[in-house]
Amino acid sequence: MNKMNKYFLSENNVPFQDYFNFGLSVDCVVFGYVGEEIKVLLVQRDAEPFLGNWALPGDLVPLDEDLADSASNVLQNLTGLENIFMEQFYTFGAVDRHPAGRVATVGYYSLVKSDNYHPIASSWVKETEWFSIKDLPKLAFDHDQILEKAVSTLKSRVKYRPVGFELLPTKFTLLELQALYEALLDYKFDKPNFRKKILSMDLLVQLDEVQANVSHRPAKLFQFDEMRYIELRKEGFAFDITVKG
Amino acid sequence: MNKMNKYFLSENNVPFQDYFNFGLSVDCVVFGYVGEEIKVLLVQRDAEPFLGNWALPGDLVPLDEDLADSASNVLQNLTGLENIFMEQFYTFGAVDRHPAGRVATVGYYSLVKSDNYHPIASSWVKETEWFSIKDLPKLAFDHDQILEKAVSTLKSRVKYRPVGFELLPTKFTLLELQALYEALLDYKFDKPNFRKKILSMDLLVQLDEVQANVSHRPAKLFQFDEMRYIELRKEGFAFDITVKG
DNA sequence: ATTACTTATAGTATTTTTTACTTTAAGTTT
DNA sequence: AAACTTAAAGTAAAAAATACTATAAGTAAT
Repeated sequence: MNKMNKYFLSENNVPFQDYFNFGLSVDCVVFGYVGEEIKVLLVQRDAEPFLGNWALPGDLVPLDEDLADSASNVLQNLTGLENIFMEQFYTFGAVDRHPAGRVATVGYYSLVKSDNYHPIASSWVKETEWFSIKDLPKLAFDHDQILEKAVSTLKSRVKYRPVGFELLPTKFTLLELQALYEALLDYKFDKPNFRKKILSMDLLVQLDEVQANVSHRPAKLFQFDEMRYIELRKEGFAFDITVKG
Repeated sequence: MNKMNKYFLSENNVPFQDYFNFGLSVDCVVFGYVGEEIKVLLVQRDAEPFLGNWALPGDLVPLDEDLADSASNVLQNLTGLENIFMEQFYTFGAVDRHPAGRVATVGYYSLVKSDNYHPIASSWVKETEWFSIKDLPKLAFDHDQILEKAVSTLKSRVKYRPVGFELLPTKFTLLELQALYEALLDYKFDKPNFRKKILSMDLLVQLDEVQANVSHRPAKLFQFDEMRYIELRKEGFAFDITVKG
């Protein structure tokens, strides 16, 4: 690190190097949707500090790794999945948030389809488990706070971006979509009107397939059309499923 | 920092201390509104690197200072203002973004009322100046990218939160408010309809005062009612001035 | 097979909101 | 007092959201 000191000096008589003792970490909030409930993937720590406690999957960022790369690397190490929707939501930097030193952590969240997701416990993780966001254990570090922020971010973003589809299987029925949005927004929709609203957006492709193994009239299956969404956005379309207070 | 090493070891044979050589900085994007244009406050650097270049006001975070405190401290040092709306928007962590070492930076933005704002150049700043966001110089570091993200964040948040009022003087006319939103959203509103929409939200208090020194019928002055907004939010009210594509 | 039952899906009518536009009011300047 | 400028209120048409009804298409039991 001999490129330090070449440039500027601190104004407070603090030696320049003293500013370079931060640790930087990423914490990933992985959301899933199972059994009509929004779930989050937690890991049980097999290392100090907070040994045995549940925590968000996260780790320190190596000095030579980009932040965004680090987030997907951590997630991949823990889940084996690549190329999934992943977004930064907030950075936490309280002085005493980490017992091993001054560590600022950058929060990322991702939405995964439960039909092709299988978590794998990595080296310092004892176990992984999906928890309903309505029934969470006490978490290590300030992860309660981080998770809470992730949930509120998700709940507000989901109104203005079609991210909800990321949580469903590739093929889904309109009622499944409705149930997901009802879980996300904590609001009951009218079935025919929800159908109309979604279909009028012209974001779904109707498949030549229907539900299987149901003891009633099977519903048609749909698929989200990402390309169509990108096209519509260029034309000024704004996804919106805001609900009245 | 002898509380390090007490706990866990890296999994990649990287010594634990090597994770603790990050610098952390904050960069502030201060928005103002002058002459019907959205402006941003930039500072001219009087230190290496990028000596003489325009940059966002920002600085390294001391190891014993909370992140959020640091943001307002930097802003206060540069502007003399306290207690203004300030919000984190994104963290930038590319490996080579800073020539003096590995520095991740957390972006904050604030909206200031031009009628009571007077920037003061601090120690390592040669000059400060308001630039229209439509006519910006090339900035130091990756500050172009940070500023661009701040602008897009502002433009999207302004639709769903009544933050626009922060940019206006305490007392303003409805046409001034309209002009501000037109600048922010790049959209022309119909005057009577904009009035109706805003007034129907019940967020403004009409004062017993009118415009002074205008050569036409003076408009009534209004004031944003923060308390009323907090109350309405509890009842489920959602601020929204989305415009059609 | 026929009937009962369940859920999907289409349709309709009412209400509310948005939009586009017109009119009137209230001040200043000549 | 007349002309001018902008504020502010009003109105009618169009569009969207909402609440509700009816029909269709399947499964399961009789």
